[in-house]
Amino acid sequence: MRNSEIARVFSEIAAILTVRGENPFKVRAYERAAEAIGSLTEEASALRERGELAGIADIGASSVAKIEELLDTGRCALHQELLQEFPPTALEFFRVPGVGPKTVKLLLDEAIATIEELETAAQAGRLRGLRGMGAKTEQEILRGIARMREYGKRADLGTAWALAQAIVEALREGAPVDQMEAAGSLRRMKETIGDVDILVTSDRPEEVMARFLSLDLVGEVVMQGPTKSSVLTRDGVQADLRVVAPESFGAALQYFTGSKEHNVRLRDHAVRRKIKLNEYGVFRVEEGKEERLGGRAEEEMYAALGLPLIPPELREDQGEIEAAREGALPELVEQSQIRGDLHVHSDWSDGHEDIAGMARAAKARGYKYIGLCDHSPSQTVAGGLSVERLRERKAELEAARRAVPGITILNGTEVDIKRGGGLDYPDEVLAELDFVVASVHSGWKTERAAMTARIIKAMENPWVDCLGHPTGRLLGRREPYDVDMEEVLKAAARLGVAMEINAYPDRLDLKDVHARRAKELGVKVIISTDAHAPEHLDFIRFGIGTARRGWLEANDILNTLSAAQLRSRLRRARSRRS
DNA sequence: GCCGTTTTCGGCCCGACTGTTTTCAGTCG
Repeated sequence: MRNSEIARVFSEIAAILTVRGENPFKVRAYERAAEAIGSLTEEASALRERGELAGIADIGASSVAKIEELLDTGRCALHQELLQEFPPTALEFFRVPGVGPKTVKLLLDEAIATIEELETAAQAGRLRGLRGMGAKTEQEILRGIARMREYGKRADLGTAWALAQAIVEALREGAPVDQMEAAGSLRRMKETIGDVDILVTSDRPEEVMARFLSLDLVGEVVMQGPTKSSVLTRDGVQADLRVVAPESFGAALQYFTGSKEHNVRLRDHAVRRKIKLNEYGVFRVEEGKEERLGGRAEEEMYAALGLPLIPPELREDQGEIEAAREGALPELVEQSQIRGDLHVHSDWSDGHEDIAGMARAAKARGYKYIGLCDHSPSQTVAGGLSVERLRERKAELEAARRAVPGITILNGTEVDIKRGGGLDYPDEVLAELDFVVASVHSGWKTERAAMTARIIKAMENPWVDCLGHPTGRLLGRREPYDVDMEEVLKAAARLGVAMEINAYPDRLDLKDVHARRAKELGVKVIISTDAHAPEHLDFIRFGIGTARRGWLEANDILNTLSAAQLRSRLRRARSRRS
């Protein structure tokens, strides 16, 4: 049984226990266990074999027993027992905004067990007689169901980023704002974003609120108050605006950046030191009296606990607070350290710009090199280059080198990994190239062992420098293919093949936890945009975000090297494999 | 159910907004 399935069982246990009215801390323990399992970088079965399950934070003896039960039998007795008394269809209720455990209990007592039954009951006005429910709540539930169906999916990072930029720019121009910053999962650069959270300070908050609610991009006002308003934008993403006092801006930024898990852990840490943190500031609590220690800047929140500022991308309760305490936080890679983009397409395959145009765009961004990686012949729909066309491209590439001085253009390819693990160009052709990314673009449904073997076989080829978008996922559209990433990463370490973090916002693949595991295993990473047009080069920020979420530093990433260092590094790795 | 820089027992983050109330419960982040 896979980690995601185990995590789902724990989440469902937690959900049903809340409805039952169990001890909320016990419920929270199950939720935390689910989160811990879901964010493991290795399969639970492997950890179990090494006897390491018990060492995981938030997994106690009871959870270890349940995980082992699930691994052995595929079922968990408690989970099965709870499902006996709780219709599985009712788990969907939790996805309706505004419906929480108390409401779910109420509905089940009325023998309402599916979303459809809930909708029918609300439409018929049969909910308003229930305790605590009126006509407005009924309408709220109907709107929640509609919203869940229409906007149920989270926005990708690229969409959310653009939306936040638009809001920030509009408020900067048309409202009396002082400080302003996007917080939430966007600031943490999570791969998908539930809602965009903007914080501002202003001496005229009501004007800022009014301006926000009247923005063109607002589709529907969800709620409005003097300090907080929520809207649904026309593209279906929720955006929240909060106005806070200047002396609390840092506290609010810390609070609303999250994650919830990070903040819970941080507060726990604070309570032990008689310190209180909230969105207004940080306080020392002595004998019932509170002394304000700060809150204007985010650094003050951490400093009051004796900690350095923890970068937002690390705030996931994955050991960052302990690392901060020990002075062991990584020096995360920054965009300014990236010296080149090693996976860009030109109009020779499915790109929209010629070679010189891509080179100029890269140079304008301060890069020292680009890797021109057009597709190989199998990608007929993407204009994959035959061997002859690939060699013809070389002439235009040479011309571009002369036309755009000051940037090294690497003659590369994104070569297909074929079904059996062979490559789409013969070795002697690959040997002519400066840089080779190998990617899977076919046979998504290949079963796990075969897919793993296929990819590792391709990596054993002496000319392959990097594995492109290693799991092939397209966020919201295509699941990652079934591959044993742990085995792939171990092979990469053995063979000296780099792993790509594809910065395209619907890929972000390697994802954060796999990037972190790569680092642990000594595997080098290359952050690339897979640009098909000059403006796509700016996607690099999302790849950087993912790398930072994976705790990566500049020396974990090959495209922080100079062109000369990169070439010698690639040469050494190639000779190791041949 | 989990955990330990006061602990193996006794805690576990907390404030804003909404709706249904007439002082508060539920939900959310």
